[in-house]
Amino acid sequence: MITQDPIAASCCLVCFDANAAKHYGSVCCSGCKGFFRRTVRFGRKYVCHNNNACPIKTEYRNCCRACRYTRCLQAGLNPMLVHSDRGAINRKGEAPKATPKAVKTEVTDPEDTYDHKTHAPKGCKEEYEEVKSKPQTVAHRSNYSSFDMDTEYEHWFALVTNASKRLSEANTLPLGTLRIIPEFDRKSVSGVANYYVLVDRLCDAYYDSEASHLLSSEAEYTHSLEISAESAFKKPRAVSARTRIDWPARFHCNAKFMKRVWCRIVGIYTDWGSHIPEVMELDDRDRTILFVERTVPVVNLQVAYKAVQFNTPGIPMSGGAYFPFNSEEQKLVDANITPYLHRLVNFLHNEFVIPARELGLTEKEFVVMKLILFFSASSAISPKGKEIINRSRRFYRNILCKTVQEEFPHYEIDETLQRVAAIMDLLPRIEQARTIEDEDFSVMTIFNIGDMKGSLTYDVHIKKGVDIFN
Amino acid sequence: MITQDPIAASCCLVCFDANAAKHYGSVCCSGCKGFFRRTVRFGRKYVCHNNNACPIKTEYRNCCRACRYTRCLQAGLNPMLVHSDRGAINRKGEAPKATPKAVKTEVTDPEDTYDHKTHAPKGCKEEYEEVKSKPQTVAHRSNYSSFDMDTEYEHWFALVTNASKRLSEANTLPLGTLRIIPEFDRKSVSGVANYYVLVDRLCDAYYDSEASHLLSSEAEYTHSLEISAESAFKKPRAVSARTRIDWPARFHCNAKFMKRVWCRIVGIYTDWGSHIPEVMELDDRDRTILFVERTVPVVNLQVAYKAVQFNTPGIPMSGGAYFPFNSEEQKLVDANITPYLHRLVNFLHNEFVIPARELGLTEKEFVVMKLILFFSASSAISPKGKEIINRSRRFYRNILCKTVQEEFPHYEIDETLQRVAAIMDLLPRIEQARTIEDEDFSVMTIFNIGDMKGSLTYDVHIKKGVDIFN
DNA sequence: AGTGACCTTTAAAGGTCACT
DNA sequence: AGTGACCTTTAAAGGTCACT
Repeated sequence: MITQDPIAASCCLVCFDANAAKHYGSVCCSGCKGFFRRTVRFGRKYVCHNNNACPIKTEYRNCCRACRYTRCLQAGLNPMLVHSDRGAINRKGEAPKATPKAVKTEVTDPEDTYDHKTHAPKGCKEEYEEVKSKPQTVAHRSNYSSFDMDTEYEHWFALVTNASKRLSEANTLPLGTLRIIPEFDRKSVSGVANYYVLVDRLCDAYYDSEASHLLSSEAEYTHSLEISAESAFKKPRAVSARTRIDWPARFHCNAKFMKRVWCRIVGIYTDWGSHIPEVMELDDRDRTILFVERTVPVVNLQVAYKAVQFNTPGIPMSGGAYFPFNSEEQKLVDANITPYLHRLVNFLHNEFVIPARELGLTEKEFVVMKLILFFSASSAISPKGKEIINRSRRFYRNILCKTVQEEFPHYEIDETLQRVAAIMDLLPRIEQARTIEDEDFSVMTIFNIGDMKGSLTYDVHIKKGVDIFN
Repeated sequence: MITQDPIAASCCLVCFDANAAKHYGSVCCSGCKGFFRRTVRFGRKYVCHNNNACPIKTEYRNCCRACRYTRCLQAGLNPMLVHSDRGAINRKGEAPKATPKAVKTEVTDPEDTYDHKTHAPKGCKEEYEEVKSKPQTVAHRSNYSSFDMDTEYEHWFALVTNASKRLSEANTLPLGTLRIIPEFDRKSVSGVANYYVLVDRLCDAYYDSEASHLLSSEAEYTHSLEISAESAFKKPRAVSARTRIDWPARFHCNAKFMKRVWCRIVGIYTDWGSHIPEVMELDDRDRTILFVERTVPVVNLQVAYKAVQFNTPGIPMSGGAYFPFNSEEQKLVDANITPYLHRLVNFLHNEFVIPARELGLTEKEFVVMKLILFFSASSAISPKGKEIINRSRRFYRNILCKTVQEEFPHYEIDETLQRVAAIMDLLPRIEQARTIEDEDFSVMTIFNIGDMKGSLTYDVHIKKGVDIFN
């Protein structure tokens, strides 16, 4: 995979054990590694008797296997990377697709299977604080002429730590409430960037529905487009159940999948957005407008980056489906949707995927870039909201500059400047792609192609956040 | 472009050699693997002398290294996956190989293939010799993107000096033929930036008609919208006589002025474009498509910058007319055009004028920024044209980085980075403004509001360069 | 000096078995 | 039976050197 390890110095992201290494696409200790492999391999399913709220710490990580497994997924451990067995090695082009089977075996009585030792939680012993971390210190330069970064860090951190509480009260966006993201440096670029790397991994790994959003029946996979924009971004489950997102590309998208992938991707977009602390500063109306208005650009950036990350032969559309880049291959795709997707896909390929591959765009750079793209004030936003949005955009722009410096410390200043400019130069293309997508998706929405007719697609692709409250 | 599933592919995706395996995120043979690693590791630059069009096949994959490397990138080989040397262990104590700056790669003639005129690299720095601290991992250099600026300067200068001659022969774009722009440094950032500052000043100052494009009669001020896009950008005088442009804002625009200011501004846009040497590299068709497609963004950037430059109370529309920013003042404007201009003007005010004023955007920064905005390849452009456009965009992006460094030599690196990012961050807003303008100007075009109906407005605002030849 | 068939090393999989 | 410290295997890096 493309990522150089962004969190190499950190402890086990599941249980905070200090002896952690890279496993299954994330960082964990050998205990959690073995536990995760066995669980996936043997298809075990666990039930928590404590409301799925057991704290998982090194000393008592074995208290609850249900919660431990949930945390593994939340930490970004990827079941796809657990191979079924050694024999699956491909000799001649055979892909070793270790498809994670639906985990159905129930361990109905966990009390019998494991002797729960009484672990007295010793409060918050910060043993994992002693992780050997590189003496490589982040330079805190507070002498910006225009922007007080120290104040901004402080503000951002306060927002992050308050966000989950507020979300919890609202009881609408649970992903933010789970406090899954481990501690990070309070005032550092890598603290901010790592936070969003983890947010992305969490959103990708998390699922609470065993259904497949492509293949399950309507009854099994609950989703809908007939919902107001306001409700949709407050209660994303109404738009789409949280099925496995499954980005890697394996087969062509077709008309039957369109509505389903659209719903699922908007769902994951909402989950991502619920982790951005500045969003909580906005009032309800501004928040909804911003979410609606930025759906198309952010989602396009997301899927285009997944094509870079997984080196797929087309734009991945979740659930294993994709729309190919190759024009010959495009002729094989369902002719009902090709006219509405090929312009967008070709544009994203030429204007984002190819340059981003050449650039070697890193995961950290991507997550920060996504935030810059997101924070864009339309005319419908209130003056106060515009202020928050502009401040946030500037904050993440500065984080991007520093992320590039940290990721490429050996660069000459010229190289650093060029890289920052090259990354920023990807953003206008995403806005251009938006015009293409809106043109084509409006037609799908109006004529119900791919079952795309719905008030939510109407708000996103036609009204674009302008008059959604009228 | 090779877009097959790399896992399924059996042969080298670069040269089609049968012995291929997974390397650097794609599939290639050991030869291409080694070639790719050496190229990335040592930061080699190649120049193709065959128009970047050499076919790469197994038997003659060594014919052109420039094209071979391009194909490596196209096949999806990822430079990020080329790591550093293994701890820089030297068994023989041999001095590290000097890094060649640019390797001229030659040609299709196989006899020339290995005839390297080995000029001793004069300014060759032995940076890699000094391994300061052994245990510290030496981060790899990803030179994939460092751009050979020397070659680019040379190329650009040759184009500039040739351009006026060619323009003169065609006798269509006289501004470029007057040789008004004085000599400039051949190989310097300020040479390039100064050239474009002078181009802008020339275009603003030049006039060959004593008429006023707002107040003269139809007979005095010759202009027309009934002209094909192809002719319009070849013979701008047919669109608008070169009256005094007169940017400073003195009175409100009204419906009677709309067609006239539109024509005049498109005229000055064409004059500006005729000075860009890379445009002359494009074939006729690509040039026309590019001009049509980029009219709206470039013109919006232009008028928004004029508001910054002259600190006007609205967007200046030439001839002394403007559309105000202030919402109360907007109520005083001709109600026939306000609905089609206020959204655009408000957006440009908030998203460009205010931030650019805060930033203190300089004239040099602006002229270079305009070039980055201009060079954007749509799907209708030929592959060769796309290459020219992408190369130019990268060139001017680098010029922007250096311009900021030269304009603000006292800046800390952090400040320089932030400024470059902030300037680049204005570009997405111009693309967003485009959507607004096209929506509103289409309506004016179709319903002939402000006398805007015409084949040229139709091509620019509705067809947008996509099907202008049909 | 550059190439590429062939070899060595490493990161991250899979597997084992004394322990609970 | 499950755990996890420790071990083995493998895919894909890096490195070498006869050859042009």
